Amino acid sequence: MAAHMHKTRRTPAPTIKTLAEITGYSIATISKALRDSPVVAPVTRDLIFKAAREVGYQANARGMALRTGKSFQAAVLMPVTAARDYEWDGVEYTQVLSGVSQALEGTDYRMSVHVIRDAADGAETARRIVDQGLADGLIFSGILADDPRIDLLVDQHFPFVSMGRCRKDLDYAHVDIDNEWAAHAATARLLAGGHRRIALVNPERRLSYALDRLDGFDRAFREAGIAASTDLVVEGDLSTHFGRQSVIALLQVAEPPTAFVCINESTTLGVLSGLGSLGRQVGVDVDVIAYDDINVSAYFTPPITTFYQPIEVLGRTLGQFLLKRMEGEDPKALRQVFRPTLIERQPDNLGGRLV
Amino acid sequence: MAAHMHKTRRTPAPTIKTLAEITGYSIATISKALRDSPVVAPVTRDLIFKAAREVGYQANARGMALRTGKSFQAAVLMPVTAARDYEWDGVEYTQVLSGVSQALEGTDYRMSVHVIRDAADGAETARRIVDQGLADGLIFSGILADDPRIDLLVDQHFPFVSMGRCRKDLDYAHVDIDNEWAAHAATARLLAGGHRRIALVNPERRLSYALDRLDGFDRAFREAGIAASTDLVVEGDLSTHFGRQSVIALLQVAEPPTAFVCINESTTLGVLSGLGSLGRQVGVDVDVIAYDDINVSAYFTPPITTFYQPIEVLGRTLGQFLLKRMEGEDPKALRQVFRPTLIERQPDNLGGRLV
DNA sequence: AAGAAAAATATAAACGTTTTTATTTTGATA
DNA sequence: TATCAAAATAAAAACGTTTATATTTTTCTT
Repeated sequence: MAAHMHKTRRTPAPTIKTLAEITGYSIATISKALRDSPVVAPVTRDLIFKAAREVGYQANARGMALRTGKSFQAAVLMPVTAARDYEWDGVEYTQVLSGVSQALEGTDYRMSVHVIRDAADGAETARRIVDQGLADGLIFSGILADDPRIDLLVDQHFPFVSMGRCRKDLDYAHVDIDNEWAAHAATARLLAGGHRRIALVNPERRLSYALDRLDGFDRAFREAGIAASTDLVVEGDLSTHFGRQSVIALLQVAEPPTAFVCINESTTLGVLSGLGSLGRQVGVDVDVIAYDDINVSAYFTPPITTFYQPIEVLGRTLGQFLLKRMEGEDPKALRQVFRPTLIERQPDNLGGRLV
Repeated sequence: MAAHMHKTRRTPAPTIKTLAEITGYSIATISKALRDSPVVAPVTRDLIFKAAREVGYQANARGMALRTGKSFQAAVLMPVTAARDYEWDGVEYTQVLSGVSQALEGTDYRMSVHVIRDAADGAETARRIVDQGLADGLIFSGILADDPRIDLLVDQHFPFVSMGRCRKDLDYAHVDIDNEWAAHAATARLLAGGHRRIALVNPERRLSYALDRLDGFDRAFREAGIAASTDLVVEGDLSTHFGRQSVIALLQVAEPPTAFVCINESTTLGVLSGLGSLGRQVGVDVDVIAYDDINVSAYFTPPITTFYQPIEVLGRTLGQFLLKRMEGEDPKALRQVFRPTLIERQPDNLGGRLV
């Protein structure tokens, strides 16, 4: 590193004013030129761009923000369940953030993350973001069957995209997983494998997708003409601890389940742990089908059948949709429901003993 | 909800000017009063605060930002390894974000997250954050033995806190885990259990803490007067896939390891998966000691001995340190190295057969 | 009670943009 | 070549703060 290469370049960053001095045009013309306004002559536009490039001009986000009232922030509400003892939970959110961030790349928007502890906290945070103009758009998940955030944002015409759908008939941009379909497919597969007593490890019922999954579960039984084992549906947070406790409780009932349909990786790990400590072998004594969005099920011992949907893809779509929403696009056009792909790692008929 | 309760309150948010009109003071006095300047009389200060409370005044972040040149953003660099197929990796980062966010709560700072794909990307992003003033402070991890980000930020006097220490003797705020100690303790425990051929599943060597762990590993052997099994040290990314492949490769060498020291949960899961598919039983054929920061090891089958340090605590400390750094506190005072706690879930002597 | 010092408040400028309005320049028409 | 419309550019105001400087009011001294 040569001596002349002074590290602390204390030259203040060039502004629109700098460009005005260099080129001789007024700051108004500079501004318009940089924003590609048609009123400025092509020749001068090029001149100004050249100068901007030469001095390395970068629009000052704060100046723009103040003048336009925009924040150039895309906010994401990240749920962190206040589970006891720092439970492994919500880990898939890094993938969501990664996806959103990818979509935002190359735009003027930055991603700000707001950690929320529960639904009420989420609603309050959403309100603050809107009221204080902390962001120009919002992404959130953990959608309730009746979600106050959606009501608020639709009402205020604030751009947002939700990961999940509420049960109200409103127009809003969203991305979701076809949980009804997935739960149906998992249950139907187990029924076809000969299982009759099937447990559903489900999220709390106020969450919209808990209902979706219940619907799919019920439909599979109905279509098979078999009474649904609704007494084997358990509901709770999505922690590993919950998965483990559920198994231990469920295997104590009079007619215990021979199969489990699980909701996510962390709960599945708990279920497997519970089975292991009770001495039950997956694929021999009991079958487990999981839903997975971070590709971890392949590493469970033994590997289990999974519905897999990389959540980063959802994250990317969320980001793309939000950008469009912030540009005023009609939310009706911004909806996508993904169907996870089935990865069969077990026969799910107790090693052939059931069928 | 009554009809008079108009939802879209289109009253523009109150500004300092609004308060000036209400109270009759000038905007300068308002500003100073709100900032608790001593030059304004206590009586008027109270008057102004009362008015502010009444109209629900909230300082406009954009105005402040422009005037002060601050962004009120605390940036966090979140690594997302571009691992094949959306591998389960870096999941603990939600906990870090949660911790940082907790520390920031109640302050004027928001947390912005910048996803980085690799070390070079991280350095470039750091540079951009400094040059464009995208944030007032920076938090990052994945520290290299010689990390250009630390060099840059120290040089530019930009406030930051690193999660991890580089190998240069510089003054900077940091939080770290005592990896040398943990690796030493794990290795010593296995040696005491009778193991002689011990594998170390380690991160890439350019990462600072990979060296720390190697140091601890070597020291344990040296103190025991035994030749270190350095041929059993493998290095790679921290993915589950890597853990699995490592085991499969290591068990094929002439004198295979009887024990494994693992670096994180995701790699550990891969190691267990590899052992399982080779028919080796943990606690019987082989012992595994892991490091864990999201409390998941308890759910592995069988549960394994772990060094546990909830990473959310580190996150919180990172945030607290950054706040102090941004207020100009001396970085020398802002250092903390955590020692994880040992959770013994196995005897780690092959079920007693070794000792 | 006058004067000076101290305290309290006000005025004005500035941060870097965008946008409305005004002015100048160019080109076309007669 | 004078007139006018259109095109190009400039001037000025505004966004909501903070802060340097100026002014007014109060308090203290004598």
